[in-house]
Amino acid sequence: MSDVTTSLPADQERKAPGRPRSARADEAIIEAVLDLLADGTPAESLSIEAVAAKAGVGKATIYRRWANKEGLLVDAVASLKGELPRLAGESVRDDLIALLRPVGTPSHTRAGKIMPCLLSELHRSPELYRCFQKITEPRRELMRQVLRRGIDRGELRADLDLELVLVILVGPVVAQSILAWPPAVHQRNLPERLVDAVWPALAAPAG
Amino acid sequence: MSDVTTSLPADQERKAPGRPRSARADEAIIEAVLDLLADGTPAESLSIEAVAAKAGVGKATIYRRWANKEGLLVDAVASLKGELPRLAGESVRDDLIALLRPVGTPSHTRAGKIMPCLLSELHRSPELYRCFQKITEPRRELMRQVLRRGIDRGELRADLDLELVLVILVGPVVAQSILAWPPAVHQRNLPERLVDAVWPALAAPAG
Amino acid sequence: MSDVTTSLPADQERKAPGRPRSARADEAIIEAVLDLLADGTPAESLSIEAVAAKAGVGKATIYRRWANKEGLLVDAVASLKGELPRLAGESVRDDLIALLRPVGTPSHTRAGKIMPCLLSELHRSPELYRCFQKITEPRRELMRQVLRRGIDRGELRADLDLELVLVILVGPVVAQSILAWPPAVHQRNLPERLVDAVWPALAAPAG
Amino acid sequence: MSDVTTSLPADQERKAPGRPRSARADEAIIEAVLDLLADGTPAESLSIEAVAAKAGVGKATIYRRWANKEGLLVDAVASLKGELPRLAGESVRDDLIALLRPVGTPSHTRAGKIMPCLLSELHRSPELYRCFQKITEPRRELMRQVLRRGIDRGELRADLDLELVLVILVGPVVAQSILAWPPAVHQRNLPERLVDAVWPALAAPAG
DNA sequence: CGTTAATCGAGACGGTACGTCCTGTCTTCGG
DNA sequence: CCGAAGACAGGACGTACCGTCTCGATTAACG
Repeated sequence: MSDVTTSLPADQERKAPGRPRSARADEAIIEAVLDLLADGTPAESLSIEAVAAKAGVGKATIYRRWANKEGLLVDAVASLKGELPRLAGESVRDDLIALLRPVGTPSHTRAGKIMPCLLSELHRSPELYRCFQKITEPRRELMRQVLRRGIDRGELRADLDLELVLVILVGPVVAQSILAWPPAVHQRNLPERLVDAVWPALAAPAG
Repeated sequence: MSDVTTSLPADQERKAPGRPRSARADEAIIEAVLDLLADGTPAESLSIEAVAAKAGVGKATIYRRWANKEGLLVDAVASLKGELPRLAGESVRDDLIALLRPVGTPSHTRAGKIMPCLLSELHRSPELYRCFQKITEPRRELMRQVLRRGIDRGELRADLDLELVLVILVGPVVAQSILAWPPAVHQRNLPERLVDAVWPALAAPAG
Repeated sequence: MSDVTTSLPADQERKAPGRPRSARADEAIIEAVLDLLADGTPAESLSIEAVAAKAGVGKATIYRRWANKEGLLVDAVASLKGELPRLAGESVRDDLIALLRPVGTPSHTRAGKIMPCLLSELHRSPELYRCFQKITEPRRELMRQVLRRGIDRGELRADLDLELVLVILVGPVVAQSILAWPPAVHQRNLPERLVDAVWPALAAPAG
Repeated sequence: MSDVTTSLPADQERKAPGRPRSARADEAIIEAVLDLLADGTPAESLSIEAVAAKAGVGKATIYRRWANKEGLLVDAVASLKGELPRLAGESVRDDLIALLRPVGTPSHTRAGKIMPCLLSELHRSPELYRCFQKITEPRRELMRQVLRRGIDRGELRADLDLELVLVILVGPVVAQSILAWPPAVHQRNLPERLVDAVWPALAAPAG
């Protein structure tokens, strides 16, 4: 949470005096941010004034909740939930490819359009970075499980450094989505080719 | 070229009438941009007014040359020349590590400080992207040569897809510089660990 | 009023939503304009930026109230109140001279310094002209009263066209303040000589 | 003359070396100024750049001849010659009215359109003021001759202060052209009414 | 007859002010 | 006390002129 106002005390539900904050406003603001991002507004030039106008909300209502644009972005992004792909669970190779694919191929969902343009903002904001990590963690965890399963089955080397493998697999796909132009057009089948190419480094020695 | 005024016809050197544009101003502007970037100004919030002030130049002198901030950035970046590392040439492994290291560890040179914060802008601008590719091409070419040498010597597999290998090696390092926080602190020895980890996928089968 | 925003309906005092405009800002702006004018800034080259700086106000705060420099000038001038001279009331001739004198001899009051340099702007702006007329009307009205008193007493012709007489008396003094150089230096005693010279045209026939 | 370059030595006609200044440029510049003024450009906001463009001349060619806008205006105005009205010479009253009329009623000639809007600039510039006086002097002199003739014929008082009479007659007409809005619409027959009204102050005592 | 030197047009130069827009804060009202 | 509405001081935007300068090309008179 990057709310400006400190949270309520844990033990007792103290009711704040005066008019309670409108949940409708919260939603409307977050929705407005996501819509603007999805419409192509470059995250950095997202203007609070535009958000307020689109949400039908006063600017102060935004500043009362978030101290800066970063915080607003964080909470907006946090509300995105990327669904995880269903894994067949039969082949380690296929599961890895399935997990890598959506990272490299921007879907037509709103989340799919927003995430890539956030990559650019990560290095500016530890908050946003942590938030991004949190959102993508389930996908990474899933990948770890797939790898551990491969090790258990004897398909993969037992001495793999899982975190390093994640970097090796995810890194090229992420980098490609930044370094390629137009974004993510080259190498649509990159995940497949990537997994196959590094496979000898992952696979347990035959015999 | 991102000049506003269209170029001269190729066959004949027609001299434009009026006072020619000042080369000193060109330099001063580019230098000002680079200095501001190196001083930590986040590339997107680089203000033309600040550039003009730092360069000791009228705003119009900038707008006369570049139609927008992107063009100015492109030409500023284009003037950066990253020196290539000297390669020992003895070990393919060591050469690859040497080539990867400066990408991941921002040097104290101005170019070293500027390049990473440009990664964020690449996906917004095809021009800037092309410019970035052009600048980094020599380093990629060097890496290709190292790989080819390894193949010739029999150290590396003969059927390697060089471009794919570049993606596999460079991708994780670039991604790390974007996804890690604080930037490039984790994994200082990433290049070394990376090359060693994927080595089995590159090396020619023994015997 | 030369406000940009249209006025409220007459019958009902509808309160505008949002923060009301600051009266302090109004004052500060007007004061700044008058100070700058009195300091010798030639009314035409009065820069909004300078006004804003002197008033300690954002430029937008000025543009929110006035659409152009003319309107601002009008309202600034409108805030000037020229005090009327005390008339002895004994002699028509002396009273007329007293009323004409301050027009021709710029006093050291702020209003006295500002008014003459506005004459030049009048022919450009109907608004400013009307405003000027309104400010000077009390003095003209006083002059009419003096003339009527003279007629009633039998000192002046009964068939005088009062408005024409005003033009005859005020015109030369005003014209002199424009056409003479340095301004208003020639003919310091012009009002006296003027009244005496045209007196035969005003006075009732003897006997 | 308000030329920037100092004049030639008195005794000998030394010819300056180099290319002589183009008379065509002189004319074109003055013409451009007059055209712009006649087209309604408010004398103060007359931009040198516009003059240069309209005259088909480089800006430096203007600045080489005149140090400032005032000088340029002066020379432009100096090139205007107001033709004097033909006087019937029979009646002093009619001649005075004829001499006053064109001052108050802007003609459709270029000079007629330009002169009134210069009145506003006079108090800013001694040069321009002197130039204006010089141009209008012939008309004033003519008026003096008419008055002297009236005196000689016994129609007018012998003790008239001619200069004061000029002020009394011309002042109201000039003032009206500045203070009235729209300019010079009120009081089209002001000259006639004016002369008739002050006539008792001018006329020689009957008998 | 070629040199010399000030002119010409054009237009770039460092600046200043323009009028607009957005920022983050504040101040009013009605709910 | 929160809601919207919107004014506040500040500051960057991109444009238009300012008055100066620097080009290559003219255009005389001088040597």
